[in-house]
Amino acid sequence: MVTKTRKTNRKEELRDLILDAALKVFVEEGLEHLSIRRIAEIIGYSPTTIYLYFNDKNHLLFELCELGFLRMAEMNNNLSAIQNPLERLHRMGENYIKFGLEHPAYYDLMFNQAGPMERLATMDNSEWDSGDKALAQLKEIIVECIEQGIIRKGDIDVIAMAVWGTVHGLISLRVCKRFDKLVDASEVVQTMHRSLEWLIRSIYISEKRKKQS
Amino acid sequence: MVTKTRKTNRKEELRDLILDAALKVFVEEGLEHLSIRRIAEIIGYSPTTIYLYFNDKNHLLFELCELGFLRMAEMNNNLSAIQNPLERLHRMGENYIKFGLEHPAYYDLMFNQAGPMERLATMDNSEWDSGDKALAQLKEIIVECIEQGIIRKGDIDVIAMAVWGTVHGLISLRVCKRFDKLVDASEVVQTMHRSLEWLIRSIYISEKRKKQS
DNA sequence: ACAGAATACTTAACAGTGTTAAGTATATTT
DNA sequence: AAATATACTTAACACTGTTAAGTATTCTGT
Repeated sequence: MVTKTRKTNRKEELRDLILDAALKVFVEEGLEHLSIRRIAEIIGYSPTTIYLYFNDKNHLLFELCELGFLRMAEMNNNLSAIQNPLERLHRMGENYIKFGLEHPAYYDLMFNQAGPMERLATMDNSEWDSGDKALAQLKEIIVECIEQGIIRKGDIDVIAMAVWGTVHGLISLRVCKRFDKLVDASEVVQTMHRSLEWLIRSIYISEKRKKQS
Repeated sequence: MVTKTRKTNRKEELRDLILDAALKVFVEEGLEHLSIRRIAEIIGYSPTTIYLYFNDKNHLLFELCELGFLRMAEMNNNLSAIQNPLERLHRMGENYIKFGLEHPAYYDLMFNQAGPMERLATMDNSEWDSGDKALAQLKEIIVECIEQGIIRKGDIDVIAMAVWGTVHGLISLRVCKRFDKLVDASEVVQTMHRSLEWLIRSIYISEKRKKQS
């Protein structure tokens, strides 16, 4: 029993070693340099060994995604302290943007690359747990905003998709370098933040407006 | 002179033949199957011939992008007829969504893939003409909305980025299959449209509200 | 008309990719 | 000690983008 546990641990250890090496490569050298052979070289094993721990490259990429979602979730630890749900929504968006800017490689993998989702599609049973959790948290805040009359009533799914869409769109365009030749490089980050702020202000129903209706 | 023109035409013809074949492959079989050798096979030339017409694959991808922007621009022919600039903005967003849903491969290439922008980065002089044009059109409409007091005053760049971000975010998440396991498949398209509608309604300043201030 | 040059294209190869079938030690179990 | 299971490797397949060198064919100038 002890032996088995040890063995399991060792297996897990190598698996983690692979993920660590993969992380290192795609963060430091970019996703295009993340190859099975490159990982193998770093950890000092043959390339085929990696296939003993992951079905294929997409499987590995998906697991990296999951790590990314963990890191992203950590960022939202600062949300519970914020009373006003719209402010909380704003902060959540800021966290999202911050994550995307600080970890562009992670972000690309989590939301742009096809690989991880192809893996998910083969696991035919499942839901997408990480995504589900993140979306649920967003919806919760939106519900609170509506209940408190801070934003206009509306379909939660619709509003959640719009809000997620906006912050994702901003970061995605940035990560995929679509702003580079269109927006002044020194201003693009600030403009992103102000765009989110603009959205939040646009959906806010002030006390004045409430009294009016 | 006539001879030279003929030759030029012929050269252009083969170039177009390459682009046509590339288009066919990446639309019908997906971007992951678009290889130089696959194109060569289709047009009946050797793979290296393609390098006589394009510097590298990114160059080819960029040219495909440009074709995509042409098609996208065509879609916006229906805008000039719309008087109300906010309605026009709404329609522009609808066109954008429609394009993304009808031509997901194009969209992926134009806004998600790294290749085309890497090509653009090497052409160190230039601006990104197609992107610039599209963004300018968007800004123009937003300016009109502000001038007519239909939406709140604000920095044009900020608002344009937010609006573009939103519609891009929606389509990008769809094209990259991030909605697949999160949103009911039969409702996702409708929800996208309603999300855009929600944004437009949120930024609209009604006559009532205007009178108040 | 003929030598030389430009044009348009091909062959063969390099270095890289994901992936798999088969083989090899080592350690564990019987 | 023999059989088995574990953990890993070797070698290969079928791809990828890309380039240097070679080959016909056509055009140009004398």
